[in-house]
Amino acid sequence: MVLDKIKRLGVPFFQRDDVVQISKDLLGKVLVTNFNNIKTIGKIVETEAYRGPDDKASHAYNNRFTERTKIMYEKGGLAYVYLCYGIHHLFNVVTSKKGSPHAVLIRAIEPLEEIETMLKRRNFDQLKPQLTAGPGVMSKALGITTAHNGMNIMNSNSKIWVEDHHIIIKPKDIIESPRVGVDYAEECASWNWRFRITNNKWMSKAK
DNA sequence: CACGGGATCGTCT
DNA sequence: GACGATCCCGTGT
Repeated sequence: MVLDKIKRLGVPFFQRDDVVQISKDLLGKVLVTNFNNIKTIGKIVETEAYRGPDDKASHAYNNRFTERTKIMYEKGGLAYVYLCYGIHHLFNVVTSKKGSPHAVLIRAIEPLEEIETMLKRRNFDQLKPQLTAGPGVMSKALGITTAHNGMNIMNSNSKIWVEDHHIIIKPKDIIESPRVGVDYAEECASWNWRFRITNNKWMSKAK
């Protein structure tokens, strides 16, 4: 049966220690939300890695532990959703083992299914890359908000999950560049931890 | 197309 | 009290 080939990502994927590798591996995977029985689906085309304690761009730099960041210290496979600039809901997946505050920011998807629903959520009347290119607008198109912070996206009954459709992205087809909006992060600002699929028009433009 | 500023509020100091 | 892992719209070219 064809459906058997579509696998929801779980512990073996998210609880590895190398968040940079996980960020790259998420390219080509398929992000799904299912709210009100409507499944909006998109292929991940852009991610960023945030490596907790030693990464000045991470909310968990130097093991900073607050009400907001505590979820990053949980086991890999949980959602970390926070509000940015008072407006935008940014969706991350916590990775590694409990106690290791690593996370991947999902920055853009290529819309695949229920595009009408995504257009409606964004008040767009026609399909263009701006619909889902950028972490804030992607979340809006998928209906993700801070209400979903802490959700276990590996559970078979969760409303957010990631599937493996066996789309292979070769290393040479991955653009590695500095992360967006982290100029304050000193030497970490130059780390090439933003990952995009070469020649994909659905990734975000910013910088 | 590039740039500049305003929106808007939770989080941390 | 300041600012941010952003976005949108207006202006000018």
